[in-house]
Parts: sequence; C-alpha cells; structure tokens
Amino acid sequence: MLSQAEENYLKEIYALGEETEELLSTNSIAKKMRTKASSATDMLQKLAGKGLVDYTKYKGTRLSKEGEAKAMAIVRKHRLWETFLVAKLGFSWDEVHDIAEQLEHIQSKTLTNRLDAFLEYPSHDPHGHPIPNTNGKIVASEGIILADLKINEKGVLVGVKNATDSLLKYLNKINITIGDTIKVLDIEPFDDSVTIDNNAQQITISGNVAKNLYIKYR
Amino acid sequence: MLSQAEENYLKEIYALGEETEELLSTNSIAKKMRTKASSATDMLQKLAGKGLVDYTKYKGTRLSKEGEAKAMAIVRKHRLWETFLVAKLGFSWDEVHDIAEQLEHIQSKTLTNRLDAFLEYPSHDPHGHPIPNTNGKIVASEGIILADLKINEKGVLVGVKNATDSLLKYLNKINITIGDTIKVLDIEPFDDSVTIDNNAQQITISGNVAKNLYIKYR
DNA sequence: TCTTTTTTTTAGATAAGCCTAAAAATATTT
DNA sequence: AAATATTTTTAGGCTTATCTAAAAAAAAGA
Repeated sequence: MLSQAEENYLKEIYALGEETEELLSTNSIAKKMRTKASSATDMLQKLAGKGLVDYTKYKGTRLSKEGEAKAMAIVRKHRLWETFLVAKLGFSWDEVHDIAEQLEHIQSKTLTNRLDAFLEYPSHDPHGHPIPNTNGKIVASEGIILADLKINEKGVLVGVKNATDSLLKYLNKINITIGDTIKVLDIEPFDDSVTIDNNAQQITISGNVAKNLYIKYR
Repeated sequence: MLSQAEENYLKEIYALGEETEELLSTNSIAKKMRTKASSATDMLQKLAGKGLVDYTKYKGTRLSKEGEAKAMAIVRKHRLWETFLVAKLGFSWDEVHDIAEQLEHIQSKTLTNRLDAFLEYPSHDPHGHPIPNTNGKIVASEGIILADLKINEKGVLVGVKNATDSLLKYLNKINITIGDTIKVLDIEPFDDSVTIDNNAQQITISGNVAKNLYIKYR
C-alpha cells in the first residue's frame, strides 16, 4: 500500500505529465509538491524502486505504466468526491478542492465504485474535468477552448482548465457556470479579450480566462 | 491540528472510559491500540502535554474536558459516515467500520455538518449507537439490553453494544436487523439463552448475544 | 574550450510514531 | 515484611518524509 505522500507525488507527476511529452525535471516536481529538490529526489528514488516511475539520475522522470494506473485511481477518487460534494452536499465548485485532497486517499475500491453509482456515473467533475473509469481510462473528451471560437460561434461550457481558486471565484462572480451556453460577440485583436453573451448578459473576459474555458459545440 | 494517531488514541480512550469510572491503565490503552505499552506511554505523555488527557505517571489516564470534546467530534464523524455508507451507498452494517475509520479523520467542520443535514440529522448510526451533535453531546438514550427483558415482553431493536464483525455477521445470518420488533418467548435459566420471536421466526440466541442487543419498549 | 551558473544528488539531521530491552515503580504472594 | 511478579517508564533504535549544506553533474556563457 502507498503512503499519502507517495500518492500525492504520483498524482502531481501525472498532472505535470499532461502538460508535456518530455521527461519531468526533479525541480519541477519539487516545485509542484512545494518541497525541496532533495526531498523530491528521495521520493523519486523510492517510487522508482517500487516500479512506479521511470527515473534516470540527472535526466528526468515519468510515470511507469503501473504508476500511471495508480495516479488515475487517485484522480478518479478526487473527481468523484468533488462531484459528490457539489451535487449532493451543496458545496460550490470553488470550495471542494481541499476536502477532496483528503478524501482521495480513502482506501476502498468498493466505496469508490458505489460512490460512482450513487452519483449516476458522472463523466465530468464540477470543474468539467473528465472522470476516469474503473480501469483508469478517460472516455470523454475535453472539448475546445473558448479562445478558439470565432465571432458569432457558440457552445456550452463543459470545463475549466486550471481550476484555481481565484479563477473559480471570478467565474462565480461574473455568473458563469458549467452548462452555460456562451456565444462569442466580439474579439479584441489587441489583447485577445473576448466579449460573450451568457444568459442574455454581455461580459468581457480576458484572453487568459478565455484560454481556460472548455467549450463544446451544440 | 491533531495527527491521525493522536485522534485514534483519543477515540479509543473515550471508548474505554465509557466502560469504567476509574483511571485507565497504560496497558489497557496499549492493548486497545494494538501497540506496546511503551508506545502508549509516549503518546499519553504527548497528549498530556497538549492538555488532552490527564495523565499521572504509574497511576493512570483519563480524557480532559478538551480531549473529550475532540473525541466526541471524531465519534460523530465516524457514526455519520457509517450512516452515509449504509443509508446512501447500500453497504451492510458489517462492512462499514474499516472505511469509517478512515473517513473519521477528514478535516472539515462544514463537511461534517452538511453530511449530517444530507442524512437528515440521524440520531443513531447503523449499529444503533447514538450520534453526538455539533456540540459533542449525545441526546438520545441507548435503551435497555435484551437480556433484561422478561418472558412475553417485547420491544424494538435499536442498537448493538459491541459491534464486532463476527456479531454483525451472525445477526445478518439469523436475519436480525435494527428496527426489528422482538418478543421474548423463553429464557433458559441454565445458560441464560433466550428464545425470541422476530418476524414470525423463532430463534434462540445465547445469553452473551442477548447482552449485546439494545431494545426499546414500544 | 574553459569558467561560471544552475540543477541534481548525496550526506547528515530532525520529528513522529513505533519497536525492544532494561530500569523503576507498584502489586501480589508467601 | 520480604520476595516475586507485573506494570509502567525510560533509553536507545528504526523508518518515513522532510530539511540544510555540500558535492557532483549538466548547462550556459565567455
């Protein structure tokens, strides 16, 4: 069985791996874990010893097949619990991350699968991120980003890329939620800001925000 | 914030304290924690340092007021999660203990209170044990034990005293559940075994089992 | 290419929670 | 009450996950 620390490393290594094809530097992993490079080295060597990462001294690290399976199991739990907290307990999507960070370490496959059934097999969590199935496979697609839409195109908001606290709070404030139908009214070439129509409300968002919103055509 | 180990000690010290008025021996605590007396001593001294137990060298230990409050909070979480697992996820009462042992350590008062609301403020967990309220107070009573009923008296099964795995499995097997109306048909003075009627089924249970079943008169 | 800077690893320390073995205190027998 | 047995505590180690400081390797710059 893995310790919570080991699980957290695997999860963050997975997240970093999503962003690049290359080997991950020890430094980048240490930064993600908010720890020192020496601590990361220790842990990477331990995980390598357990066959969960492929680690080459001074070269870099990536998840092994087995490590990826473990990581997906944790991501699955995290996203299911987030869904539970929002759908059943009435939390808002910007409040659930820290609690799910704890819940994701609960060990019981039966529990995870029953929770999945109880939630009626959701495909995405409240941030729009896809939920891996029992086999660790992500079935659903993530859609395209709002910043790629052209003027007068519209679609449904299905996800948020970097679900940081501040972004979620901001979206709450300007009344944008998963499931909203968004139409692009104007794009300002100077700074890539986008004016959209959402529920008959006109809002201008920065290009940065537009890059973080996943849209599906309707 | 308390570590999981500290929380577990507090919870078990609370449970032991329920059984006796006297100071608890270091040995009894060590046994309950399935650890060595020297380890228990270490922890008791640490907890004493934090003001959570009153510990006197070579004399014994009991929870302080503050320690009891912490223990009750953990018991509350444990029992709420057990209720959730049975009522919402379809677990049976003999499957939930180990999972609740993990869930009871999740840190979030909001979560606990929302779970309580979601479950519609249950007064007892699936084993019939009372659930402390937000202030750590137990409101409901536990009832009397089946072994104290006389012939022809009847009542409703509201709880199980020592909810061990084997007892719960046994009760499942003989078709006895919380909420059943049980009538005493006969008591054998030789070994205190009790013959009862439950759902038009006659069953004879040992005196030992009868001492572990809480009954409320109807 | 040779220095200098940056990254990564190693070495040694620390805190938590456990262990064994030995010492100290308390309880029980005789 | 003295001897013996039991309980409890102390002392010293071990493991995990972290840290700092120093050494080694790799990358960047002159």
